[in-house]
Amino acid sequence: MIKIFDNISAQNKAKLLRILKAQNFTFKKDTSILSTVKLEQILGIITKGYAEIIRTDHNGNRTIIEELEEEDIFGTEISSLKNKEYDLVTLEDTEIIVIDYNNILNCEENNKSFYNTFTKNLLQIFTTKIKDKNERLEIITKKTIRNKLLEYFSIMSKKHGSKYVYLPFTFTALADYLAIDRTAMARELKNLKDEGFIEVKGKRITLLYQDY
Amino acid sequence: MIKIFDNISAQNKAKLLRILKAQNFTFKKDTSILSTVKLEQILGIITKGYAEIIRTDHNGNRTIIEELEEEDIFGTEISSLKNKEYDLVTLEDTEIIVIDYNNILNCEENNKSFYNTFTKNLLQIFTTKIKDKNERLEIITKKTIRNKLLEYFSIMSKKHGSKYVYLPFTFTALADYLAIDRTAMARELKNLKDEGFIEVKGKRITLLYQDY
DNA sequence: ATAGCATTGTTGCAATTGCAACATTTTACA
DNA sequence: TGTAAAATGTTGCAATTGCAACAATGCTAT
Repeated sequence: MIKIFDNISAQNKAKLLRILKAQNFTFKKDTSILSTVKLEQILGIITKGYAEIIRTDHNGNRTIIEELEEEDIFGTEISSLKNKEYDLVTLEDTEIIVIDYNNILNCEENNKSFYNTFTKNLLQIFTTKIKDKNERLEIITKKTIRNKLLEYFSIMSKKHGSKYVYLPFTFTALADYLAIDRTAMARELKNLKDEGFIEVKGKRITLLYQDY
Repeated sequence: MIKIFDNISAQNKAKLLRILKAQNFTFKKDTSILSTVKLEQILGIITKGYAEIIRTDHNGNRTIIEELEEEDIFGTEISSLKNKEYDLVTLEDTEIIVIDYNNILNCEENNKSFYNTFTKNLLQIFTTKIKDKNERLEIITKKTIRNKLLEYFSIMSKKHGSKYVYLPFTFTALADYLAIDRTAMARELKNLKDEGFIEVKGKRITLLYQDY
């Protein structure tokens, strides 16, 4: 997976950040970033540490929306952050860079090759984001829990060309991803097992029908 | 809304397309484009005419996924097209440009300002796509039809700062967008009306609660 | 090693939803 | 303008789902 500063030297990275008038922030562990950084069309980059975009609904249930590691990006234009339900919190001491989005789009330094590399990296990251969201929409728009699960398994198994699907997260998180109730999902998984469609062993699901 | 060739002169546009080794295709009205253009990481641009991305499910139900006008873009990396259920069909005589996606990312003509403008336009279009998809996910992940409708109305009314929401498409299309059954939606809209939350007159919905 | 917390599994039940079937209204266009 | 197609409205019913409540298991940090 491409990262935002790939193929840019440390020296050019420094120049780039100067040109884009990037601002640095440091946050202690377990701090809400949004309370300090006032959002208005910005792009953020995690330079050190670890953070998460968290959603807390009106019942107090917390869900992880996105995990952000070093060189991962976030922003008003590409993440769900505007809504009050969302927050960006650090899980370790974390350093971030904040860039006004318009400085990226209106930057006149077209002749600088590192700037060009930067926008192309951004383009590729955005492309991946769009693909991921299309994929999730594809799954989530199925009408029944059974069909959501089967579509998810199908996509995952095709991706790896295997009848084995390894869950990249917990079953609880899978229910969140599919936007369905966890216990209702567990029930449907049991049905699929009983009917011989799948086999589940820990986080490994085996597809017993041909679809990969 | 920004278009892909904005701020690029006709002359530079021609140069750009030569550099990117763009290919031209012409299609008669009501033609499937995917049968001619073999997909493998391409970006497509509609230069003349009108086309739609259509999904036909196994029951034969057809849904409009995206409408594509002049200067609109589509592609393997940004549209749902890989799946067999999807097709791209022309509704008029239509001309398109097809560019290998890698030619955009690996293009060495960094010094050409029109190339730079092109990638920035692309960046902005992608940004909008990501925002739209985040927005739809935000709505669609609500658990009940009522909450999906209210979230949709809330977002729309905040966008325009008004208690009036004008549906930009039919109610049938709204049900598709929300990924719910049309008649179940009609039932819930009636409930919302009866309970005094909204007023519906044609495609204009009036929010009778404070939320904008 | 273990206390405490997160994850997983299960089930009953009420509420929500999809679907079928149909009537009515609106729209598009020949 | 007339007509076919599309959109909208309605309702019964069965199936699906969310939710609450709980037990059991797994994981992690001190």
